[in-house]
Amino acid sequence: MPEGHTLHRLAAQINTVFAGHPWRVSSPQGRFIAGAQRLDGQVPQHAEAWGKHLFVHLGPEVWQVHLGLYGAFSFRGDADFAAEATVGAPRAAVGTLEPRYAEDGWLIPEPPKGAVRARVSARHGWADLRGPTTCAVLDLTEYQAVVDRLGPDPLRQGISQDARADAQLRELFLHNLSRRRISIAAALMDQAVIAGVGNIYRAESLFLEGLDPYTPSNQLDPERAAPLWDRLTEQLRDGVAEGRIRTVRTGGSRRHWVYKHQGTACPRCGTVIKAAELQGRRLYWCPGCQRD
DNA sequence: CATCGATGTTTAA
DNA sequence: TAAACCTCGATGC
Repeated sequence: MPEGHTLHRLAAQINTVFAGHPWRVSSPQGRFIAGAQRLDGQVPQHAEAWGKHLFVHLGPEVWQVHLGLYGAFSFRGDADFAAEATVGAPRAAVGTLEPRYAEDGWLIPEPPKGAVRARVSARHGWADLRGPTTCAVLDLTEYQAVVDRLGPDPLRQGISQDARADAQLRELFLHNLSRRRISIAAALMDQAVIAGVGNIYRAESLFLEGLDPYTPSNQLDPERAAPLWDRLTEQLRDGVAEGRIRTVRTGGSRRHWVYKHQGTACPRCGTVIKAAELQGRRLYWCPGCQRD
């Protein structure tokens, strides 16, 4: 699930469902006990995503979550909660249940299943967090330090309603590329170059832009790099809207152009799609279409 | 029931 | 470059 689109979606969902009211926080699994105690009973004011990080602000404290490779939130609640929590596409799955309420009017949650690192509860429902790489309570200095290490996030365009600020993000991306000698494929996975891109968006954006993944980042013509930023922006926004990554948008059942399609013919030029290991991750590309 | 792999990152060597 | 970490579903025997 988790490239940048997942986290931005999650931030929106948490804002809708939890922001502005005191919540209850626990760690059924037991590995976030101290943090949960600090967050419990506080009012989550605002959730935001920055690349693949989720931050929930509660006054001077910030809850930081990074889902890593397979971390996930699951939401469950009564009909009110489901109606509220269904942000955007219907598949923002909110499980519903036969509701039972405590004397204080709060929904009685189901017992946690499996390893639930953190459970956050509102009156009408709750969210369970499993398998995150990071689940921590930060102060504002620590929060700033995390954010400072991240490159521009295409999904943070449009936040300030300032077209010049958005243009600066793209310029920063071009600047970051110009200063790396690694391949463009490696650069896209470096969260200091651009934040929020993962293995699927890397493969799919380079394919659609016809870029050879092994081109050195600092040799990529800005005339080619700027459309790459725009392509990633479009793809990430589609992912937020739809709740899943689907870069092939021509109706059929195929979801990706090259990701996990190694050994089959490229739908565009017929060349056999390749896969190779690059810095511990699998890289997928079409040697026929991606030549510059 | 055991093993493997996954849309990720950090640390050690 | 490799291993470690975190969890769960798919696959294989």
